[in-house]
Amino acid sequence: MENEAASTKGEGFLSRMALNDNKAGMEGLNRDKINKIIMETSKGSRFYENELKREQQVNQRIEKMMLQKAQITEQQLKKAQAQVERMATELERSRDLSRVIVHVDMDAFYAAVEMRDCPELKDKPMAVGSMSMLSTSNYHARKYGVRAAMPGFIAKKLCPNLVIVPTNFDKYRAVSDEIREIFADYDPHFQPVSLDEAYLDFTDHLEQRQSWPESSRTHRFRASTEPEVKDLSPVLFEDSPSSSPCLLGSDGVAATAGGGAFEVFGTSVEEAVREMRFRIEQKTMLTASAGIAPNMMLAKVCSDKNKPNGQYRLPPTREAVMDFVQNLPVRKVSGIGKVSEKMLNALGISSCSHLGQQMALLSLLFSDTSLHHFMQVSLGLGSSYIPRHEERKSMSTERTFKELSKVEEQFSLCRDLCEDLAEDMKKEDLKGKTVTLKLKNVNFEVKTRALTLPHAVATVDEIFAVAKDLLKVEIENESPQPLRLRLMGVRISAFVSPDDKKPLQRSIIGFLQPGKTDSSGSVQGMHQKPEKDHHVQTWTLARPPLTQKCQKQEEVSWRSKLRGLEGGQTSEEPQQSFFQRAHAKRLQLQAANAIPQEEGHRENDSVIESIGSHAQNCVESSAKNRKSIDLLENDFVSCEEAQASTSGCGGTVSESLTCPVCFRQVETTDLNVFNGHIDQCLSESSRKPNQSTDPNSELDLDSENDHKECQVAEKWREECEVEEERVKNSEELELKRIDPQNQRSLKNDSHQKVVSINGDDKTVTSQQPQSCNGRGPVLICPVCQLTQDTDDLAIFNHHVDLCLNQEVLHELGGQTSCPINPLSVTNGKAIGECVQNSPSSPPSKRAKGIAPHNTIDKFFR
DNA sequence: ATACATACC
DNA sequence: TACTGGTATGTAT
Repeated sequence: MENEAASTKGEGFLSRMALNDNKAGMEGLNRDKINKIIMETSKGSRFYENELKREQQVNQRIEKMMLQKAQITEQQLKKAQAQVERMATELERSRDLSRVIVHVDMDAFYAAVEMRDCPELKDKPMAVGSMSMLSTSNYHARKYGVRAAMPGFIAKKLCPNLVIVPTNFDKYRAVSDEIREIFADYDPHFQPVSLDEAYLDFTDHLEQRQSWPESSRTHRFRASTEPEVKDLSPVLFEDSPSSSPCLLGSDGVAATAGGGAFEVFGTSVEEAVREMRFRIEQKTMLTASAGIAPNMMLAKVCSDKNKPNGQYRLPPTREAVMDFVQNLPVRKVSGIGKVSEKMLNALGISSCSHLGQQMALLSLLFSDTSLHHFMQVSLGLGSSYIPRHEERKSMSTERTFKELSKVEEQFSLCRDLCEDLAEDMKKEDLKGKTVTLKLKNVNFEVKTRALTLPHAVATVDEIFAVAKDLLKVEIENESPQPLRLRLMGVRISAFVSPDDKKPLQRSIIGFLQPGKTDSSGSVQGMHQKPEKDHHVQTWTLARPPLTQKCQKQEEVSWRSKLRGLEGGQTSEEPQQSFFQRAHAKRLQLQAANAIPQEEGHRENDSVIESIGSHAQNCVESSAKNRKSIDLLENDFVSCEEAQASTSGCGGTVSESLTCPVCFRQVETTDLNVFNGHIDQCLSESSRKPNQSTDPNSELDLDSENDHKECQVAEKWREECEVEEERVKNSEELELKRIDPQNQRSLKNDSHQKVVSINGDDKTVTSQQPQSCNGRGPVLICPVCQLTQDTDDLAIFNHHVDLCLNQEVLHELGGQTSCPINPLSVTNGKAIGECVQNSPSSPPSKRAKGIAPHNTIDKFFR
């Protein structure tokens, strides 16, 4: 549609500026009229000019894509079609309709809060924000085209009577806390998206709810105020239904008793969700909408469907899901925004059914990641398990202001930002290695400049030392012109965890006592039943480590393999684990002990490099931090594999494999067959995946989910790979995979890699990690590989920590323990130069913190 | 690793 | 007069 408009109105029309009527409450507006006003108000502004530029960039991207499309041959398309179909089949197998996922979203949240607290506003079009920017508008205002992310002054043009209320975040946060308390009753692990929005997994609640007495499902109407509050309640959506039970659900009952009205809610999903919304409304006088579906992606779309103050349930059947998805506009899907929509539109794709029909084409035009997403969407797939809240990856602060061109003021501002940032970081006890400066000039052109330090920083001075240099370079690059800034921001990322939180123990237990259930991300932990005699693990196929990274790697690799473009050698790093490499390195170093330092240093460098590259895949490399523990887990998996591959055969391939789920022997050496068996087992055992895990664990649900995804991706990739290579290599393939000598050939098969550490089978075999003698586990250090004469995990962990440091990091030479800090050198120099460049501010000899604000020398002490 | 773009609320 | 701020992630180099 927007394309249509673009072509009818010519160059001047910006699809990026036009009204986004995606939002609830904005159906059937007079878009043309609204867009005309928006354009008239915007035209000629710097903002507009910049949008024009960006739109042209997008258009170019589209042109490029169309060119690419034009060169696609029938052949290619056909082949792609086949591949895409196979992928779809595999994804289809991952479909999980067993969970009940709910997405809750408060209606016009900020606006609703303000209306609640100021009844005058109730019948007026209003929005929260400022003349510069609105956060939210009420439904009344939406009829005029006034919506979130619109500047207030434009909104005023659209609706001159619009009342704009400034934001009051503290208030919203308080309300948010209230609703989150309610969320927690239905899913203690709910995932907040923002102050007003969250995903909940209702599955467990519903199971319990079935046996709840009515009294537990009875909720009172707001006690205090008049009995009819429900009608006075907050948000005035003239024509919207009330959540209050005018129409009762099948098993809902309304009643009035002495103390006031109350309502009994039934045991169905819909009743449970209605109850939750009811409680929210009674508690906050604000309404919420909800979507109920078998996965997050669908739940999110569903919550929008009957907004405001409504809910929608998508039944958990494949048929219902597919029907639902067919007519779904792609833009409704979270993750497909303005630009993606436009690109898809250019290919004639506007609904998800088109998406499904055009997958072959898309597979030739988009990245693996996008493709995977599109494919999932078109099949109505998404996460059935709500991932645990991930650790923060960055923290930033930025500010917009009136043009700022004076150097001193720019530095001053930069320092202020650093102060704010450092303060925020302190609250969370964070330290990060990468500092990024963001600048936006008065023409709305954005620039970011980053520098990664060898060590993590946290204090104002440390951050500012970097930010100031980055800023200085930009100022110099522009000189003699000044930087004319309208925004500056500072971000810090690449966090290292402040040592010693020790999530170590559970992981170690999980791996050293494979007989015990563990809630860590390991497959063993996930799916093992607590039997006792399964420790003879002839399990050759390791399942993937259960992280999102895993999924990503899989996705990246599958297609290049499919296309056979790279002879099985992708650009990925070899999938040796940190431990494998560290261990190999250690042996090398031992062997080369006599070699003079130079050589040693070179070695060390390469270790650092490889650790670094591994960190890219596995997030962090610091031997002491939490992430390295994950590596450690992976490595234990590796060890077990190695053990499996060698113990059963002594050089020969075993004829059967032991299923890690049911622990039965599977009479095959065909990995596909074996995988098929495991999948079967998994799907049976995952009916109640959570049962055997630590209730406090954070590592369960999402792991399961990731695992599934990995599993699918792995199988898919593997299948194709096997298919393509089989022709050439026939039988050899399977043999290769479990032949330690050919470990290299497994480079990209991280999850099938048969690991013999450094080819030394004995080392590995000797590492029988469990002793099911009822006396607790024998603990073997994964680094030095020596049995530890203790069953105290704290002591053991301490030993491992020491080993890690000594054996791995220390061996790397001074580098890690005493890093050179190029920045401090640079700083010294930079300071001198800058002072020279600023004759107005002589070198300061003041002590830290005494320099007055707004003088440039303050920054160069 | 860096820069820039897209997306979400 | 006036077009945000915070975080994550994808894409390209």
